[in-house]
Amino acid sequence: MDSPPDCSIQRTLDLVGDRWTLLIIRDLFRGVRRFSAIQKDLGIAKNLLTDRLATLVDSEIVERVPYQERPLRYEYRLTAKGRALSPALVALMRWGDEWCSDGMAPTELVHDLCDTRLELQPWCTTCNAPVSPTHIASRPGPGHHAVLGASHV
Amino acid sequence: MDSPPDCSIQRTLDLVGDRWTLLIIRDLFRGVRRFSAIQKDLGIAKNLLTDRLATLVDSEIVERVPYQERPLRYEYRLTAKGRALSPALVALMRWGDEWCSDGMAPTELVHDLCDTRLELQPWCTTCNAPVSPTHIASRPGPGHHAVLGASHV
DNA sequence: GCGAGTCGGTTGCAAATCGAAACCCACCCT
DNA sequence: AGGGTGGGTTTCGATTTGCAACCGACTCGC
Repeated sequence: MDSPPDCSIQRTLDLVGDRWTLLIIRDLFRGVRRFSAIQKDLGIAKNLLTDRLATLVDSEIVERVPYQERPLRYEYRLTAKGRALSPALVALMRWGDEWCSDGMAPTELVHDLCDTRLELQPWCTTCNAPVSPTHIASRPGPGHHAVLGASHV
Repeated sequence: MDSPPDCSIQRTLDLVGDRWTLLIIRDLFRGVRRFSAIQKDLGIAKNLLTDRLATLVDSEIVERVPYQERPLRYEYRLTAKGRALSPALVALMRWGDEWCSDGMAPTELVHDLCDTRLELQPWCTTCNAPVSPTHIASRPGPGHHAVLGASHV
């Protein structure tokens, strides 16, 4: 009865849109990969962490790989699919820096060559140029089903 | 006793990181601005929508403006702070297009001048050039408190 | 001036989810 | 044998959710 939602944002949030999942993924990006390390870092309850990791493995965002045998122990690593969430995390982080920290960002992402704080820009690979918000349009894609009106802000 | 988290991603998710909030914001971007329209579009329970909109207004992501008097009725509009979430929503949408739709994106964002699908690139305003993931570094910002080890994927 | 409809909610309650703590088990170390 | 560690599972009370019913101000058709 449940069909997949007709909006990619919703599909994405169905996978990673709960209170903990994106924080877990952030930890994996930062190299915190073991069950107990993540659990301690986030303060998440163990049963929830078990559950979230299982669904992440299930949706192939994360894989569970042994880091030692005897005793057999596993750690969790981002797959390509998981690493592809990087721009989303960067965008959320930049927004928090800009709007939730009074100009006092706890950590900044910078361009290592010139030490400038990074912005995140929509980029047109054809024009090879950044695209301003006023030049963003939307159109039905190949998986389009229903028609929804669209409008600007 | 609760101090604000030391990570901008977490601060951001504290404001917009629940199952519904980003979907509400997406609707506002699309021009769906009235209580009943959002409620019907998302299928969210009315009490939750009331609650989410109130906290969004509270955190100044959204403002409540009258669109008619007699009877007095309000609609919800994104503030500058709310509109600044656009890159994050674009990033989440692009990820869903890429990884959750089998190449069948229901809707695509394109550059209106050349009709190319948009990518989201970290951009260096000093070099005026895109920054590849291998050239992203992080450093403590002005609001830095505690030291945490960082590492790569 | 009466009934029906619309909009933007509030209230009440059952069901699902969460959080904290206790427990578990295979293994290692000494 | 005893203690520690890693990665969990179980249990249970508290919180949050989803659904439906209700509400109040107002408009419209008649």
